[in-house]
Formats: sequence, structure tokens, C-alpha cells
Amino acid sequence: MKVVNLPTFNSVFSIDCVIFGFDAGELKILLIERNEEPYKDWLALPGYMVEQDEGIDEAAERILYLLTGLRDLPMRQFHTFGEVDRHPKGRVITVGYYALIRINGQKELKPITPYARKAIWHPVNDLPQLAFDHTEIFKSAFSKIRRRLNYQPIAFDLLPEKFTLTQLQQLYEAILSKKLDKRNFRKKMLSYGILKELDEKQKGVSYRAAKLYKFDRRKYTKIFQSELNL
Amino acid sequence: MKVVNLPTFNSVFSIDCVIFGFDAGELKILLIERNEEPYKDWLALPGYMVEQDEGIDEAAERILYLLTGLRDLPMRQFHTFGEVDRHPKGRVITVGYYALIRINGQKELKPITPYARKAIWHPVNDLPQLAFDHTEIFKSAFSKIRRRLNYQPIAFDLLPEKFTLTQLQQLYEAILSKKLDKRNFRKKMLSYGILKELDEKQKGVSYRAAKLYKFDRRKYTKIFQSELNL
DNA sequence: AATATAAGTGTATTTTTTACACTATGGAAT
DNA sequence: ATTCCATAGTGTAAAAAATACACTTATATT
Repeated sequence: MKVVNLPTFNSVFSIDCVIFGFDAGELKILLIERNEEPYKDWLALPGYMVEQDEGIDEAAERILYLLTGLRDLPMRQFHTFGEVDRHPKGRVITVGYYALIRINGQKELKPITPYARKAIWHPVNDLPQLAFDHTEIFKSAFSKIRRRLNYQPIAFDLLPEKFTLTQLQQLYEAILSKKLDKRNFRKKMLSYGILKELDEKQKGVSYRAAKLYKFDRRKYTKIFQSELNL
Repeated sequence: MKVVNLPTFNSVFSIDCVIFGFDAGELKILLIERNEEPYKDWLALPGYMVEQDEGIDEAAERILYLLTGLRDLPMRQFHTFGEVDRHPKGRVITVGYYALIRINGQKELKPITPYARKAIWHPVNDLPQLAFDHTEIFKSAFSKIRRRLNYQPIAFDLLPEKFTLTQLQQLYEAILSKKLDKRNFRKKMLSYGILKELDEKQKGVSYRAAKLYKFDRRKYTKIFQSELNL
């Protein structure tokens, strides 16, 4: 595409991704160790510049893949950060995307470009200082999913395919940072009608094994898509 | 600020504003008549390019002022549109902002730049085709405020300083596109405790005059800010 | 057989939401 | 002054949703 009649700025769009995962009862996000200036050796959100000829949604997918090796995650935009001084080397406006994924279901983390030395899962409760304004971007994403969880059960993507209700509750508690009542939680989750009870139980635990459930994505979509488009 | 070490693209950020107003029982938005190619003479959302040295929130204020003469509106970002082909002349990523304002409390609409021939209020229920992807941007903003209205009483900024409960209800009905029950609506609104009943009544109507109310912004902030930052 | 650990379950209470129809008021018309 | 018209203003019962709360059951380990 030719650019005509528009001013050319020294301007760059970028994408930053906040990828949430859940493991060992802890909520985590995906960080990269930067291998380039500025902020070389710092931890940062996976993020990079948008190419001239790609839409921002595609860019988000490509960038996440290049930096972490993860593909095809359902990412959603949550906010755009456009302070003049947010990047020390120039004017960079960045669009924040988030996704919720299953840590163990994924292939190993392996950056494709040398721009990231490695990618790691890091507990959200113990984040170090991040490069750029990435701490702020993370907080914004976290606040977004917390608010959303209050009216939509969006947490299933973080769990293994088969999970117990207790695991689900622990996940909710991790996101909302508060204790929930076991009986009320179960009642409510089951009332949505989006869980399939399996004929199978948890294995390898030294106490009463819990029933396993599966998330019924079809029913979920039917129930919640109307609210989305409202 | 010097730009160092970052690629220079023929890339532009812009801002588009969806400004909602309410008048004569109808929800309206602010449009401009474009005076420049592309889409010369079309109706469009007030929008323009972000300068190199201004943050996007400031840019939104400046741009709205230049195109419509309105200042100091509390605008909020809602989504960023980054399809490659959304602008016929080049790659332009635009950040959408919205605001809810009082139509009659405002000074007259008067574009400061010749880029807009004039600015007008247009009913949302009868929008013509808009320039660029502005119809889509409008829909996205509308859907945002509708969803938000369901859990936060954000509509007061659209009403005159003193208003009746019926006016408030009509506004809700216009935004949500559905009829509400009068008694339940009043009960709920008053229960928030953010309305001050005045010792004053509606004037100039040929039927029983309704009590006037004022919005109590201090109480509103106290109640709803915690939910925002949650 | 005893122990330890978490799974699983029901009810009563409170709060919130919904459905629903008549009387009161004030200006306009006669 | 009386009537008419249009909207203001009001309460209650029923249903649904949210909350608070404690014991029994199942399984693996000792």
C-alpha cells in the first residue's frame, strides 16, 4: 500500500501482551528476558513493533509467537498506552492485549527471535520491576480480567481440560484475591450449566478424590455471546 | 525528544471521538462535516492525528476542541482500531474515545480548524453512512456505554443540571433501547443515594409538574470509584 | 483400624429484582 | 368553577439471587 498525503512521523505502534496462566494454585504471567537495549536483561511483557502492513490483532499474534513460541491464543485488546515519554528512545504508542491460557497444555516456551533471551512464567504476586511502563500495563490488564470475571466465567481457559471444582475455586480466589464460600461457589458455577460432569475422578491424591469436570464451550458461547454484543 | 534507534514508519496515530448527547428525548452524537479529502463532504466522527509530542489523552482533548469548539470534556478511551486498510491513504491506527455530555449546557459548536466545515448533533438512531470505518467505531462506543450503564449510573452527564426522574428514565431507555418500569426504576435510582431532591419543580408543562433532582457527584465518586479501581 | 485430608452436601435468611395499577396534581379547555 | 387531560408519584407481594453457615463422606496413608 502506498502512503500518500499523510505526514510521516517518527512514530511507532507496538503491541504488549499480558498472558495469564495458572499453575500450582498461583496466577502467573508470561515475561521475557530482554536481550536488547533499552532495558537489556530486564524482564518485560512480550511486546514488539507492529509492521506496516499488518493489522494490530494479527500483529499481536505474530509478536507473541516470536517472543515466546506460543501461537493461536485468543487475545483481546484492553487498553492503549500513549504517554509521550513511555519509551526512552522515541514515541511509541502501544496497544495492550491479554489472554488467559493453560500453562501445561502449551508447548515449551521458546523465543523465536534473539530479541528475547527466554520466556518464563512468573507469579503475579511477586513481580519484579518491569521494563518500560510494563508494570502499569500489567496492572491494567489484571484489573480488566478481575472486573470481567465478576460477570462472566472466563477462567476456564486457565485450567487443564479436566479439572475439579476446587481447582476452579482456587483460580477464582487467585484472580479476585479473596476467599470464596465453597458451597455457594459450587452452587453458582453449576447453575450456569456450562460444566460437564465426567465419570472420572482425580488421581494421585492422598485423600478423597474429587470429581472431574469439563468446560462446555458450546453452551458457554450460547449463553454469554448475547451479553457480549449487547 | 530525539528519536534514536527506532525504525521510522509512514505511520500515523489518530484519535476519533464519539461524543454522546441527549436532547428532546433522543440520544445523539457529535459529527463533523469534513472539508478535506478523503471523504470530503462526508459526515465523520471528530478525529485527527496525534502530534509527535503529545500524549493520546491530551491529543483527544485538543482534537475535539479544534473540530468542534468543545473543551474539557471527560473523555475515556474505549478501543483502538488498527486494520491495515481502514484509511484509504495510508496506515492510520486510531484510538477511540467517548464522552457523555450535556448538549444544552455547551457553548455553540464551532470548528476551530477549516478541516471541519461544521459540527452537528445527529440522532444515533438515524445515522447516515460515515467516513472511514467510523460507523464501526461508533457502534463499538455505543455498545461500551450500554454495557457500562448496566452496572454504573453514568448517564447524569447527559442531562441538564436539574432534571426529573422521568427524564432520567427516558435517557436510560434511549441508551438501552428498552422500556423500563417506572416504579422499579425510581426505587433503584433513589436507592443509590446519589440524587439530591430539590425544593423545586418543573416549569412550563401543562400537567402536573415533576420534582427536580440534582446529581450528587461527590457521593457518586465515593461509591463508585472503588469499583473502578478494583 | 485409626488417621489425615479434602470432597461433597442443604437449609434458612437476607437482599435484590420483578411484576403490576391506581391516585394525585396542575394547567388547559369549557 | 368544573371538567378534562397528561403525566407525576406511590406500595406490595412474589420470585430470584446472594449469603451465611457445619457436618458427613471418601480415599490414601500409617
